Amino acid sequence: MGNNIKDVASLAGVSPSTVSRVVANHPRISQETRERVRAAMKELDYHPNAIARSLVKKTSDTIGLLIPSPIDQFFLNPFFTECLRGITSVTQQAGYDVLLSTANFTGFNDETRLQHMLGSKRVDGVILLSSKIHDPLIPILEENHVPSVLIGRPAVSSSISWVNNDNQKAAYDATTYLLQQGHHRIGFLGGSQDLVVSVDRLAGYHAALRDASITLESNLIVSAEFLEEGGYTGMMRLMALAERPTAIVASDDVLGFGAMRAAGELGYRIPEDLAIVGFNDIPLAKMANPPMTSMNVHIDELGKVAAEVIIEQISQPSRGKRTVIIQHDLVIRRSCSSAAPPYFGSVITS
Amino acid sequence: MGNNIKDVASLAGVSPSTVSRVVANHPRISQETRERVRAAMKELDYHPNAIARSLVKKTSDTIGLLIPSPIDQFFLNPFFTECLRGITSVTQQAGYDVLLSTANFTGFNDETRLQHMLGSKRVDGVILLSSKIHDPLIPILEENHVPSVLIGRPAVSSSISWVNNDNQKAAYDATTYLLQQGHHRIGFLGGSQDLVVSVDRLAGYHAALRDASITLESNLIVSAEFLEEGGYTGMMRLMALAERPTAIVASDDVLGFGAMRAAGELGYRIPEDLAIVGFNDIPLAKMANPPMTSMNVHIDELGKVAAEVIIEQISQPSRGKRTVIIQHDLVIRRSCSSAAPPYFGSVITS
DNA sequence: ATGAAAGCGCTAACAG
DNA sequence: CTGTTAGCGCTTTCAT
Repeated sequence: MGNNIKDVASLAGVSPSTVSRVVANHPRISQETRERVRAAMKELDYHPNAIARSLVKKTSDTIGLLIPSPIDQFFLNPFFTECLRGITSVTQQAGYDVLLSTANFTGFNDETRLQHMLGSKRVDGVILLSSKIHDPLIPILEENHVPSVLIGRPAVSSSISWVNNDNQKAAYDATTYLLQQGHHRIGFLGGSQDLVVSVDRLAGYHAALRDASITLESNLIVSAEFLEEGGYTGMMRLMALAERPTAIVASDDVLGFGAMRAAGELGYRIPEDLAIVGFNDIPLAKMANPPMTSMNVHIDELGKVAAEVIIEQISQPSRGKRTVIIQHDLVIRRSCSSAAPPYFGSVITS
Repeated sequence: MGNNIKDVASLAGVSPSTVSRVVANHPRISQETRERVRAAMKELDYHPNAIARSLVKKTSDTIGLLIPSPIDQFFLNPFFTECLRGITSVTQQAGYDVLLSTANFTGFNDETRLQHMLGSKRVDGVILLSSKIHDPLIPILEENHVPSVLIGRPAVSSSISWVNNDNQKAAYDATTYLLQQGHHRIGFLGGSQDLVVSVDRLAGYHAALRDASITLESNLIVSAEFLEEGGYTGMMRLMALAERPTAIVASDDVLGFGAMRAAGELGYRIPEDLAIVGFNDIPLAKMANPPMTSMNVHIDELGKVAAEVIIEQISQPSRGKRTVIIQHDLVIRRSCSSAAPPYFGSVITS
């Protein structure tokens, strides 16, 4: 185990550089030495020290993932897993590992964590998960011009690459679907308003109502964290209104689950008394009861493309920034219409 | 950005070693130099190169997580997220980052990935997720005596630390609960039988029936992967039996969801026609319809303790192996009894 | 309290 | 095709 390149070299009777070349599959190595070195490596159970290699090559074959704090809470939303699944499916093929930035001594904030990760040279590029309206991380990435990509979009124009959905359009489409079903009192369960994604989805909801000439009612809009509990309490508020909504756009499936629970406890039947559309189409959406209509934003695809973009940025730093919009489509299930096919639902592509 | 310790040293008018000492908070540094160096670091936006540091200190402040392949599939089960949540909640406090081993060139198997991770010296210790009956990874860890901990238990006696539930007892308890409810035809939806956890849970089911003097019937036992689809098809098989079961122990919540879907499609009502107990108590279990009774094995706690153990092993390598059993308790919800309290359920601690 | 120097394990010119 | 040499940026004796 504790063997280094020198040990291998002397056992094989060659110089360290030759061993290095064999490891790197350098072409101009005689077949014979190659085999001798390989044998020595095997005998000593030699594994190259990636740290030493990193120090000289200045690459780590590792992609950093900055998880917004509070980390704990982030993991609670399946969004994360789906995203990570997409990311790893690509990194795996491309030979990159993934480093989660979680180290967090005394009061380290996201900024410090990011700078720590960048400065430490342990990653070749960084994927940022979700953006805030006033996001201090983006300027840091811009200044350092490290390969980086944001899942989401910057609130203000920026030089970094990003991969996102057209969240405004998606919310517009979801709301419009409910309008077409005959609803005109539609509640909106939104995420916290310092996230760009929340603002975009709310804007789409607004636009759809406006285009349908329906007056906005601030009572019908509540914001909460992307957690089940938030959906539950938000929904309780909405249903306590003098004139309750007959349909809900939940800007996250988890919020939708909370809403369904609240509705159930209040004795409303779904979809007979109340229609619900969720957002993200996490795997659980189809397992809800009734299966939940949800805007599929293809989270895994967001992750995949983000990984592809970052790898491209790493290998071709000269290429400028890229911005990618991932398609969305509404998956109709029984939380909106008892006529919908069970479980898998039917899909409306925009 | 591209500054190193020398740049800081010359700006501050000191030697590199002094800068190093300031960074490391070495006590014997005069207040004045300390401040001068700090100012220089700030001015140059200096961040220590963790790679270089790692090379000499032979520690990385990083914990490796080996995800069993196929990686993609692993992420599909919320078990992973819960586990990761527990792990990061501890590593975060302790100042460790987490490296996911995903790099997977042409046909790399788990063994190669593990050896790669260990040999590369990029991690101070390794957490292994889930163990197989014939697990080739455990011997590797033993030979290399790298700090390591297994979430699960080794199939054969081993020198590595592990954190696990008493899965046999847990399945025994789950099955016994159903027996007490008056069921005597109880089906078992198991995971793939090359996983230790699956074997243990099946053994617990066996033992409970034996203790109740009920003859085992191999028809009533089906194995599938820990995916919703597996639960669905497995359940379809069980319900097609001449004499169908009246209750199901699903050795994973996701299997339970699939079972509920199958039951629903076949027109059975839960719990009136059929009782279901799941395993793991993932957050989703309570959101199912009806909310699903589930054996809470405290996955996040598994992750937390695993992280604590690995950190202990790293800081005190002399300490021998540790084995920890995490408690389990059954959360009764309406998939077993319409009298159960909604959503959060009631808890039976063993 | 601070500096000089050696070295962690590897790669990459540059020779030959 | 292979060896020699000089670092990568940091820590750590050993001096002073």
